[in-house]
Amino acid sequence: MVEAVRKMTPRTAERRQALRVALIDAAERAIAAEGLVGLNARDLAGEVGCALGAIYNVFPDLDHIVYEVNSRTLAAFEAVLAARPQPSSARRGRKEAIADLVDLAEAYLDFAAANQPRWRALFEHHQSNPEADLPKWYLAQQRRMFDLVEQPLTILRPNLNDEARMLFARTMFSAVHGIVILGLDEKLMSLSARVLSGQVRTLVDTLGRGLAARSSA
Amino acid sequence: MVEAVRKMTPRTAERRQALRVALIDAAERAIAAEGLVGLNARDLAGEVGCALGAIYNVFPDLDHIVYEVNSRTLAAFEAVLAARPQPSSARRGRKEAIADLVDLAEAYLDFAAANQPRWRALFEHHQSNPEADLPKWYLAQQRRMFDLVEQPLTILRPNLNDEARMLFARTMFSAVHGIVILGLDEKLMSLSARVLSGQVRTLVDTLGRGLAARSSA
DNA sequence: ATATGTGTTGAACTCCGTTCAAGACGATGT
DNA sequence: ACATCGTCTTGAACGGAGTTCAACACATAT
Repeated sequence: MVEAVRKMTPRTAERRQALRVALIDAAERAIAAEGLVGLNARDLAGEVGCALGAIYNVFPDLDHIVYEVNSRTLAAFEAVLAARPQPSSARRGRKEAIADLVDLAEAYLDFAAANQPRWRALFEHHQSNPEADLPKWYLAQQRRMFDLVEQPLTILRPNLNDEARMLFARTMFSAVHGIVILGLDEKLMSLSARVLSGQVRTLVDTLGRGLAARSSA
Repeated sequence: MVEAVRKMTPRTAERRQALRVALIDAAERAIAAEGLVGLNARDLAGEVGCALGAIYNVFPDLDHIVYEVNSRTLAAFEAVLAARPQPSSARRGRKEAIADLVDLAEAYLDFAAANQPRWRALFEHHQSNPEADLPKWYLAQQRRMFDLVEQPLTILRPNLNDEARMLFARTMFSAVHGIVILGLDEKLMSLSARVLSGQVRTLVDTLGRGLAARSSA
């Protein structure tokens, strides 16, 4: 597959596209149910009723199906974020900016908790060929998420230049991510959703206050 | 294996113990070189010069070898932390407490960066049987690491009760972990060690200031 | 020396992702 | 309608993984 545009009758192109979607659908269900380990070429083929080899007519390997599922997960998260009541464009103070950041972080936790296997797949998936780099649309989706964090930061630290602000946005994102991923792992701690939520709130709120203290110093 | 204490001549017990150690050694080398994917039963047996099945005389499965390697990694990190110049028990202010936390976080980053595959194995390893819970000595090692974070926190927020302080220590740990693990992944960002170090410093310093702001409010 | 039961062995089993020779199929010319 | 030909699809087969277990080797006690 990924062959240079060859003569392919519209009929077959249609079938292949339908197979692509069916495979991604089935993979999404498998991952949602059992995580990455629940994804398996033979079961996938059985689920969509195609031949084992047919998968490889449409995707170069299973990794690329995981990318597609992960993309859907990110898109679903973006949709949730977009559906939130947006902070009005009116003048807003630091207090509101901190509240925005806390809300953002809680939305992150909530989504991760509500979609655990899908969410973990985002970070557990390591491509088998480390040379190949990530699809561009994948990176673009990630970037859009950071943008949402940067907006409240502009209010908290208006004098920060773009690069520093972006870096701090990533820092905050990573920090929240750390709490969420370790919390869901129950690897370093087994905590209820309520306690996790408290952790995230405390972290972001404390960071917000620290930022304010910095900028006024 | 794990059979109830049976008649086993001292000679054989000795051989088995030597095999155990040799296997852990070889597994550690494999993981250090190529990460978890570099661990492989047949290569392991070849490396230590034992039969393939001999591994399963001494460990129930490969997962348990990974646990042993991970334990060594944690022990090595503990040793690094213990070797640092200890904060004197003399009266110390908030400034010093924040500096302690920053140092701790940087030690975390440094060790993770210097031992990437070993470190990632700590968090990538998901036991194949999700029912079985983690070995107790494993959890004890993790707990000792949190204790180190709690000490400076006692200075920053003396009025916090034990539970709240422990929780915040875990929160800080997780936040730093998030930056380190995503940074090493180069999944959400590909950053140099210098930038990563800056991120960790900023995070912990900002958290420290935020804590101070809270306690005085 | 022989017998006895424990310890060790590696071929074999199952399951995995991936490939590719063989066959099925669809478009086209007559 | 039929034959032709190039493309697409198929699933048995391949190589490599973790794990098992019947067969064998061995140490010990008699």
